[in-house]
Amino acid sequence: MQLNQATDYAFRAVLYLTRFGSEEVVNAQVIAEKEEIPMRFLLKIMRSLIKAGIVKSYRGVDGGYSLAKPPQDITLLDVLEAVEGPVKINRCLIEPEYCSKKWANHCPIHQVLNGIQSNLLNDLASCNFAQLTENI
Amino acid sequence: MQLNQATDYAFRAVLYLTRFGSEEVVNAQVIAEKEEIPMRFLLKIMRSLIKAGIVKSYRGVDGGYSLAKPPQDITLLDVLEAVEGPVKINRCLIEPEYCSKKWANHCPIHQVLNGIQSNLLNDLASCNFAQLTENI
DNA sequence: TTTAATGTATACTATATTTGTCTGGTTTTA
DNA sequence: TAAAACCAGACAAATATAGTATACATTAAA
Repeated sequence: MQLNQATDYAFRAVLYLTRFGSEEVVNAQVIAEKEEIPMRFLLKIMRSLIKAGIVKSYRGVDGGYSLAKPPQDITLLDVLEAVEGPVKINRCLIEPEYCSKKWANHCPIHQVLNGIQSNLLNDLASCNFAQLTENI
Repeated sequence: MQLNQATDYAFRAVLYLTRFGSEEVVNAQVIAEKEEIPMRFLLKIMRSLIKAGIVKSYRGVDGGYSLAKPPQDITLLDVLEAVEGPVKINRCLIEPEYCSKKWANHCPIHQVLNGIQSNLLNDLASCNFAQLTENI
């Protein structure tokens, strides 16, 4: 029931990029040093964020990264799902075959967890990176 | 960001016991078969639930388990924490030294995650096993 | 009082996941 | 063309998960 380290790094990397304009490019080494993220691991994480359309990358000399859209359009949920894939606090919520009882939607636990997960997703989706930078 | 299998099994085991009176003892094999939980694994999980005061055990012939308190006093959170330990959606929320930036409470991400976690704990704590059995 | 049916305790193991690293590219600018 | 960046995928170590095994303790009933 825990976010993984990669997600935590991703939050910080995106938050860092938020400080710069969408046109300003920051290279991986700077992000890695400032946010204390292992460089190679950061590169890998960034690729997930690119695939999700959260950041853009620029290759070659003076290359680096910048946000692919305004920070108010990037939520914690966006970043989380980019790194970890879809949230499912219980496997059965997405893969009913994993409930060995095959109760699927009739299972009362399933139903409650479903509601709890909805709230969680809602909370994560209602926090964007423009808000986050307001009170740094 | 996922409950583990043991927790899922624990939910089902407690839900199963809820069907029986507090004085009625159900043995592990019955629970394991009915809820399709690997027997030995169930025994291990039950010990966590015992330590947390959620179930009682009876040894010897005709031994087994029963709830240690009324189902309305057992929440999803109780069971979850009995099995997995305290919830921390991000390590930094409990162990600040894990934030390599040492921002601790000044970190805006930390603050937001803290709020999200509070909501989650609240949701988990507001669902008890008496409610869960109402609509089986 | 012995025996069988239980749970207890702890160590062990296999697998999956996490958290990276490594090697060898490709792209871009000067 | 050379250097500075990122890309892609394989690899690897550490940790966590999901169970299993062995030996033991307790209890009820014959």
